[in-house]
Amino acid sequence: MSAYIESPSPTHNHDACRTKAIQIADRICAERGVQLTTIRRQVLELIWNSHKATKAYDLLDQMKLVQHSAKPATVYRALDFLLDQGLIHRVESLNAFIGCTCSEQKHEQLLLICLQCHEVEERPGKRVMQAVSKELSQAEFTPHHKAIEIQGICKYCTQSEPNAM
Amino acid sequence: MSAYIESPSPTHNHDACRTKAIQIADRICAERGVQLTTIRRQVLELIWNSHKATKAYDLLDQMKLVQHSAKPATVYRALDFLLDQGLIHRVESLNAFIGCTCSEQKHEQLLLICLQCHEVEERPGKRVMQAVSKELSQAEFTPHHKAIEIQGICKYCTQSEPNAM
DNA sequence: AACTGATATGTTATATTATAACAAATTAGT
DNA sequence: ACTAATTTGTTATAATATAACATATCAGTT
Ligand SMILES: [Zn+2]
Ligand SMILES: [Zn+2]
Ligand SMILES: [Zn+2]
Ligand SMILES: [Zn+2]
Repeated sequence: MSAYIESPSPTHNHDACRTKAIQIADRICAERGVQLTTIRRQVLELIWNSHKATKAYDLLDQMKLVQHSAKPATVYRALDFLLDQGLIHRVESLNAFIGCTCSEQKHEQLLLICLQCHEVEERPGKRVMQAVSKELSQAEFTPHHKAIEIQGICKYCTQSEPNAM
Repeated sequence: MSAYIESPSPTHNHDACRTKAIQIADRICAERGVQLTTIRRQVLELIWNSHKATKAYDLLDQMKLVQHSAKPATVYRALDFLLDQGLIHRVESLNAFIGCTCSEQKHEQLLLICLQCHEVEERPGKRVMQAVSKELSQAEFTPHHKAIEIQGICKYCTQSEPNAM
């Protein structure tokens, strides 16, 4: 376990990554006495197919393949559940969703969104959050929810890009 | 001129506020040799009717009152122009738009969005931005665009709320 | 096992947000 | 006046999201 979360490298073992995420979700839901139903689980698995943010209607298209009756509400209700349980995050600037690895505790995060490979890295960004808290108390503002999203080019794309284009 | 931007108080002279914003926009566009056409100006004025974030289709409804031919594209094109010129900001978490007072220079900002009165305060948040920059260089991430949006309760609503609800 | 209330899903319809594509009009510079 | 570039008009449609109500399933109790 490193000091801070690594961005998912292009060569990491993502099968293990996804499997672990689902296992954690199973455990969390059991502990909380909430139901990770088949539909909710399927949506979570689809989201975890990559570290790219997934759009609701892309999820719907994929759901339809295994669940002919799937409708927008099917997906959006599953997403609401997963959001409530902190198992996924909504990427506001993309209208899309990513899986969360640190669902155990309530937390805040920075999202680094790569414009090249479209992967999204979630980072706790403790220092940033401290600075935000300071700013908010100066402003006498009581926070309920924070969305901190940075779009740009990730380290792997920076390394491999010079020749591209 | 205070050290940091004041959140727009419920009692501030907003007519002056809006007038000044439009004047600045006029000047900026003139300097840059871009056209603040009637439509674009109208959209900007409508956005500046308050410090609440305004939705594109609310703008459209209002535009239709004075410009019968207004269509979605009418509004979205004006919004694109105003965004390009930095005269407005998009609030990602609301799919809505607010006027910007510091359009002269390219800048980054925190948006404090009040869930009670729906006003949006823009703050430079220098310390926050410094912390973000540090975090990004740690992550070896090259930023192109930053969206930092905090939803919560503003100071005026905190003061007046205790009796409400 | 049947009953019951709560939770989850099915289904239809519609609301909201945003863009594409092409034609016509206007503007700025010559 | 001519021309190229920019802006606007117009139609159509794509993409994102929610409302409302019926039905089904689940968990706990009798
Ligand atoms: Zn992975
Ligand atoms: Zn997370
Ligand atoms: Zn004002
Ligand atoms: Zn601004």
